[in-house]
Amino acid sequence: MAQPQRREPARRAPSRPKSPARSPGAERAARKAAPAVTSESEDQRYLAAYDASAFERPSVTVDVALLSVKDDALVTLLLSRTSPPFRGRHALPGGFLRMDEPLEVAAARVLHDKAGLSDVFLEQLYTFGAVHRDPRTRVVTVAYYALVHPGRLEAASSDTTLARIEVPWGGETGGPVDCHALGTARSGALTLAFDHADILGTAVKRIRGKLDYTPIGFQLLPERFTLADLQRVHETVLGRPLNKDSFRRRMLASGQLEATGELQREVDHRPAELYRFSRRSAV
Amino acid sequence: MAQPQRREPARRAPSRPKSPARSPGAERAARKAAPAVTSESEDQRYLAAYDASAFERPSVTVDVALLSVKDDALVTLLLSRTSPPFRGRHALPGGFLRMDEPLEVAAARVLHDKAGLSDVFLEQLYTFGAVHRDPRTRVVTVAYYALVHPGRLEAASSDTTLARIEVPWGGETGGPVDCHALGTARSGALTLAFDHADILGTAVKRIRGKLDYTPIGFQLLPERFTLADLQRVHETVLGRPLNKDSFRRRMLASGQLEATGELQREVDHRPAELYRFSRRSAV
DNA sequence: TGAATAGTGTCTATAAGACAATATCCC
DNA sequence: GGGATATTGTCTTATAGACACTATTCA
Repeated sequence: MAQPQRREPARRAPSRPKSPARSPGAERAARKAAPAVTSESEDQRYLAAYDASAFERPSVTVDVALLSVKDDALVTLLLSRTSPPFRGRHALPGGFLRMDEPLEVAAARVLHDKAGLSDVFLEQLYTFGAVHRDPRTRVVTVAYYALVHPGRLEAASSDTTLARIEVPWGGETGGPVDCHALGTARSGALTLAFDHADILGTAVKRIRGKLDYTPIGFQLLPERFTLADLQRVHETVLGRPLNKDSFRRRMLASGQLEATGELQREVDHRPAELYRFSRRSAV
Repeated sequence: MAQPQRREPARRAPSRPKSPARSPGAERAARKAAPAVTSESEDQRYLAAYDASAFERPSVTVDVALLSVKDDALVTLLLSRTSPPFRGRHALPGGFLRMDEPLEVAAARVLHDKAGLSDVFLEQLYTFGAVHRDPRTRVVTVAYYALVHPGRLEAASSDTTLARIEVPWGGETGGPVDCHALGTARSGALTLAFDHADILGTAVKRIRGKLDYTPIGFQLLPERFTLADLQRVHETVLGRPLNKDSFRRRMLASGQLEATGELQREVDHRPAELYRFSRRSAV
């Protein structure tokens, strides 16, 4: 990849005050430090001489689109912003990338600190870097998506909001989604801060795509579940009904389900067998 | 996503000198500027008062894994590094993200400036952010992959190297790949700079996955091609032979191919019909 | 016994793999 | 004509959708 010495001129930000960008002179000085001959210790010497601050840099954050399925609806977890910009609007949990932590660790930290959730399935989604997605300064955000089963949401921080996700597009077309605060009846759609409606849309699109060929659904269910539970989760995520017979066959044939021998309880009809996902999915 | 005012302490980098990070005092001062009441102009005022430099930031770069298929081999385009670190090693074309350009534009620019290629299929791949992936300072890179048909590689800058990609894993397992300089006979594998072997591996994995459900193959072929050409490309990318009959049927049934009526020329056997990809792939 | 859902069996349509037969070009 | 690959057609097998039928629980 590209490295600082590749004489890319530091970009003067169009407006921000007190940016760390240096003058072209300082830039040249930083470059000059590069020795002309290769040797074992060259990297060491170069490293010491290198001035990491010679170039203007965007801020880097991570944002987490946490998805779950509750009462046959896709839901996500939002925080209400307490300061500008977009004060009062809802936003995904997110935070700055620290200089000494890997991206995925930052995503897990944010989920822990802002939502009170740990040990959650987490995967990188997409990186959003539109120039003005944050009105203050250039911010590139590495978005992650996370999946939890709804039971775990009870333990989430009290200052979070659960919102139902409404997907206004079919299949995997893509685009932003609409969110409605859960509980508060028929209320209008929430306007999310920044490009977070796009991030959520990208997350929905991604998980829809993955559902077909990965056993991702079990992240949205408790440890034991029935085939009907699993099908309902798939249908909720995909936003369309599935054929019961072939769904059963496909799932059982996938080799990723394990019958527990136990039966459902407390239902007013014939109880279904409980299944569990088996980890040996190394096909 | 996360914004600067979210009181995340600026991380003191373990070692880099002259970082733009401020003291906790400066940080507090930047925060203090946030007004306490919401109003229409609040964002404006906050914006003016906000000091974007109050937090230490990683560098952000883009790297492009350019893939092509030449003589039934997967190839990529590399540049030889002229300065440390990893001086003399080969690396993907890459460069800094400028403060005023979107990520994808940066990727296209890098491809244009460093490889001399324009109008290339380009898609975001993954963001790599291991803490020490660059020995000098924290660098987060947003990797893109690009596809071109080999004819266009002739026009690439003369200081680039074409390398054959050898995939040491099957299917879509993933992991780094090996590269061998093209032309230079049976030479040993190139050791790539940074984590670029991983980036290439991720690109191969991605395109293998996409090949099944997207008409991505045509990016690797000239405008007109035979079904046999297309199959060879698929086989090269996937690293395994495909059934000819069902490949033909699938491709023709996909509705994304358009017969041109023209026939192959200059072949010492029955000429095949030439096809073209049709843009109307809005299934 | 009836309501309700679970689970099985069968039939059909569609897609994939195998293979044979024929077509068309260059030498 | 012979070599080589293209293209079509048929047969077989696997998978998906549809639907009928039986099973089991609770009220």
